[in-house]
Amino acid sequence: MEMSALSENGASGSPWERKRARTRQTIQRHALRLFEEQGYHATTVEQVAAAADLAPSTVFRYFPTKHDLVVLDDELIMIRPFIAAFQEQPPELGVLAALHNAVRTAFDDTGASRQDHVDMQDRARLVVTIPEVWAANMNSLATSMRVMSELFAERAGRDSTDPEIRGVTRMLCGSMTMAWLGAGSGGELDLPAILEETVARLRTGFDL
Amino acid sequence: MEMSALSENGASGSPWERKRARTRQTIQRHALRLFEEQGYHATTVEQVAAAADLAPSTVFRYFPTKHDLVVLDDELIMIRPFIAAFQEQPPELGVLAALHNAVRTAFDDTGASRQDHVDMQDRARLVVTIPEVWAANMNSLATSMRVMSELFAERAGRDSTDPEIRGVTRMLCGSMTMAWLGAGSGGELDLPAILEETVARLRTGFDL
DNA sequence: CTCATCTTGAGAGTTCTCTCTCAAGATGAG
DNA sequence: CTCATCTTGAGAGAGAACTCTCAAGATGAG
Repeated sequence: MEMSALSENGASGSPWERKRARTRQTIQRHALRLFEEQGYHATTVEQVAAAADLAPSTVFRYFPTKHDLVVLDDELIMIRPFIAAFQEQPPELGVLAALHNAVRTAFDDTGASRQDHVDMQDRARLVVTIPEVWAANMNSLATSMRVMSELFAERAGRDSTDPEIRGVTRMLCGSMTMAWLGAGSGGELDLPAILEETVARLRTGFDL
Repeated sequence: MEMSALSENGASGSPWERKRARTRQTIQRHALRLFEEQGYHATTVEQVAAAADLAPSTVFRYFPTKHDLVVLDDELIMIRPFIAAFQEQPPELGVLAALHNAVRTAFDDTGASRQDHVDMQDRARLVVTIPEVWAANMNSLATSMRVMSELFAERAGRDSTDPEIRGVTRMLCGSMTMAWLGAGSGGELDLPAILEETVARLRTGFDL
């Protein structure tokens, strides 16, 4: 029954696991495509099932709610590489200096799987075009902010409730969120570039 | 049939209109209370109707969808006073200086109706605790950002697509949005204070 | 090939949102 | 008081999300 306790992670497990993973992915891809084409509400789970050539009940087996078809599995997946890069910065660097470096490095690594990253980007992009889905990711956003506050606080040797710490976090996450939101309504989305500019502005401010 | 074309606005119209307005408000109040107490999904329209001592069909007559029970009627209602204050600033002031003044004045006026303002605040506060509702206000947020970009661009004599203009707008709106979001998960919400601090930081940046 | 295991399909059923209609009730105008 | 106008209740019903179950099908292990 437990022949493959060794290979637990996604890439390859028992044959059943892999089949499940593949099916799950297929369903989700079709769902996202349909949501994009027709809108979230206008798309029924039945349609998704039909597109994936499955029965509706099967879709519900994989995704308990329609909602889950589009929520990111891992709350912190968006910022995890960035967190790592930030923590690797030499401790003598200030928060904003470390931030600056982290941003540069976090977007250079080829990452674990490029395809996953692209998929994630696609989904992230879609998130913003579907209000219902965006809402679902608000929790994720709040979590990210908490994590980042603590990261900054630690480096600055302050409490994570420090007004200044909270301020930077708010403006940083806020700026990125608004950029992301803006990408939904037309514009193209160069998150790394905006991130870099935001960090720069956090240090110097504007002169307008 | 049209005896009172003179008094068109909300305060007092034909007796029927006033009754309608009152009923509408009653329903909405009960709905928001229940949503807050039990959560949005856990609350059925039937419960709302019962609380307001009305038939479900009547509730649907006033609010075509459950959703509408909580969406803000006016997209720009949150920032309208601020917009006015900003535009009234002398033209020789820079964007950030005008912003600074506008913020101070916009929150001093007693406003048209204090009660309305409080109601609005309550609803705004509730918005953030109900993801489904938050989503509904994303459009409003995008609109606000567009309006503000144009406001800033005009004063700066630049295009509203200018990177710097976009940058300030993002960081300003983003900061406020994150503050609002944060208020949902525990903290108290002193939006004016945070707004003032944000504007200050937009000029000076942080030194961390 | 055969068996044990896991996945799938089909369909009945529940709940909730939302629509529609019509008779009954409430209310202001004369 | 009476009438015209508007609001409400009750209920029937559609559509979709979601649950559950069991038989049938697919697949890897021996």
